[in-house]
Amino acid sequence: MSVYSSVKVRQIVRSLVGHYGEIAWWPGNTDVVMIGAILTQQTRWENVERGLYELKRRGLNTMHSLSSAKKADIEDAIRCTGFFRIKAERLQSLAAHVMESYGSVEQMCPIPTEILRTGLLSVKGIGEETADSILCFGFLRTSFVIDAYTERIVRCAGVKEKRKELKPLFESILPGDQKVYRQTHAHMVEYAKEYCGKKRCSECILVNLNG
DNA sequence: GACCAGGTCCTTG
DNA sequence: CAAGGACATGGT
Repeated sequence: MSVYSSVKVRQIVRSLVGHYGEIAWWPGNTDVVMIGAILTQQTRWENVERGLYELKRRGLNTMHSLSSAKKADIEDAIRCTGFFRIKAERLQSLAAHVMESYGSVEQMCPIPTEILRTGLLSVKGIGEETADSILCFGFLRTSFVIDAYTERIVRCAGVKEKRKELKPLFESILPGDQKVYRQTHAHMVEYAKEYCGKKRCSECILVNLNG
């Protein structure tokens, strides 16, 4: 990866800390984070919260309960999050993976990050972002999440690396503190929602953050 | 009505 | 590999 990109990303991360400070993000237990990570695929978080509430109301807010739930019941609960049929399927696949490979969410805790990650990626419907979100926010691992927003921001700053390269790039720059991983991802999302439209950034990130 | 949302998978060129 | 479509509801 280029020196330019490293410097740029460092700069962005530092600027965002100054801009936002600490923000609370994705509170909740590991099961809920796992569910939320799937529900939020291509979906606004406000709609995800409603889906999470509906699942909880039906007692379907754990991997254990989801693993034996009827698909139609899951679908009814998460209709408001969009793509509800495919997401219901993904939740069932994830729940099955957890129960069959580990027996429970608890038993996943001592497992090394890379092993968990490989397992998660083997579940149909779980890609890199969803897997890393689960690891970072559900299991508090130092696995940085790259999403469309993060990519948009670094592109805007002139970073050319492909999406695949961004995760190692960020991880080579962030300190060991896991909390920083969560904070930084949260910062990226908040900043992008505020300043970076799909088509174009309204203003350059460096203008906003350093100006 | 058009456009977008904290993706992923599958099919094509 | 890159690009395009499918999946679907809800908000602006």
